[in-house]
Amino acid sequence: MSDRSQRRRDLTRQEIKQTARNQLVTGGPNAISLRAIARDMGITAPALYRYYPALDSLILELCTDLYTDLRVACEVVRDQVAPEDHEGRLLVMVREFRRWVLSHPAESTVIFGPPLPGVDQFHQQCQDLSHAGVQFGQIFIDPMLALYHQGRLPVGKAIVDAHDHAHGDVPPEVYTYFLLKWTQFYGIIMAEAFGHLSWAVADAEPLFEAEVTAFTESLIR
Amino acid sequence: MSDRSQRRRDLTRQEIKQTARNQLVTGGPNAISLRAIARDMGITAPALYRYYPALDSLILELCTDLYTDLRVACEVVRDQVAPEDHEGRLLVMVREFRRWVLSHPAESTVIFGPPLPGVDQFHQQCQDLSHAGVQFGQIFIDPMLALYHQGRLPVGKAIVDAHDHAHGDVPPEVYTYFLLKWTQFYGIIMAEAFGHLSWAVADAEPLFEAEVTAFTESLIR
DNA sequence: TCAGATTAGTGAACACCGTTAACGCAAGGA
DNA sequence: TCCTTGCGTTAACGGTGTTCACTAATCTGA
Repeated sequence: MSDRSQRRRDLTRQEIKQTARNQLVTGGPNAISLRAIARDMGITAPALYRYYPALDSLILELCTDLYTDLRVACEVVRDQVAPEDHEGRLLVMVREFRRWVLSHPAESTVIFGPPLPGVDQFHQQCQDLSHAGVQFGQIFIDPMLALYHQGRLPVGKAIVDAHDHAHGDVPPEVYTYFLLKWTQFYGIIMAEAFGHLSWAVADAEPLFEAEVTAFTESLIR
Repeated sequence: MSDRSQRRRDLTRQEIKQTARNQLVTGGPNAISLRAIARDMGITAPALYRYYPALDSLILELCTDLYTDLRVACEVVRDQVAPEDHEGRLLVMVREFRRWVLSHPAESTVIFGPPLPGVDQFHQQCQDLSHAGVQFGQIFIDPMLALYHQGRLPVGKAIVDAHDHAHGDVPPEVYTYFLLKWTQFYGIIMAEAFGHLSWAVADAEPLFEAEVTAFTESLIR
């Protein structure tokens, strides 16, 4: 295959994913359909099989894009804070995390919700740092690690070990602390995004800010 | 309609829901299909429309059943602990919560995951105590309230108010504390159940127990 | 007991869906 | 120039939710 046609091929794959994402945004995860994608692109459905072997693999690749988008969004706000202000960098990233999720409910459903068919494989391929999901976690681990080296992280006992996994060079007590905080923020953000707080409060932002405050106040100064 | 045929009708509705749940368990949320339900029941698909106006409303009613099942499971283990041991009652319920979710992944996806079509309405009908989701929350609020009256709950500022919602008689600072703890446990349990910790740890139970320990140690004794 | 109304269930049909197969066409390289 | 490769087509299979017209059974009330 020539270089020219290869580039054209990649461009079409990009367009397919973009069309799929538009349908994801407008109609939710169930609205992603090969036939609708083909319709929007002005071609027929079987033509898409020249680019993806099945719908699942399309969604799988879409997952990577979404994770990357979210990570880049967090990195953008992070880089507006002084590099030595690790606490401040963490805060703006966590807030951007919530903001992105709430403003991208459909995309969040795909990457943070229960494993859809095809997405379940996604989470099982996270054994190296190149994985988009792991990279997203990494941008939160980095400042935590810096705070740890400054003696500001109130780490507890090392309960889980990261040596066998992607983040091999992170001290186990830091990794444990990270995962605990991670699941807490995951919980309050996803509970709100998935509508599981609507019966309790009209606006979940004060709750989220309380969680953020609890984190900052737990830091050793 | 006579009493006899009404009972027969309810029985059929029950059978429909049970068949749907079997398919949910074996094939995941996407495997619930009217035609498959009808096939399993030995009837044709349009016959189901005599009992439910659409598939969505079937799933909606299934949600209530699942929430009730989970609540009953928690109440069972709760009632094996002395009534005055509110801390112990909370602990066994939280552990049972996780156990139930991990052993019922498909059902948990439906009631704790992102709103499926038809389920989104479910969470918007939670304005009274009779709602199954609210009742599930209530069994956790009760012992927390008891601990509060004993002066053992390390409540912070009252950030959210429950007066306008279902749990009207709960002090706002208790309600705030409950929601914060609730989202934390929701986070660590659902992150594990949805596979979002598989890249980090092989077994998430130590993390969960660390969260539980952090809760008990935060209680005033 | 018997006519009428209500109910459960059926089969056909419509409009979708993912996916496969066989085929045509146009461009690229030898 | 030939011919291989890749892109796109149409047709088809089996699946889905849902609606409609119709039948058969059952229940109701006089």
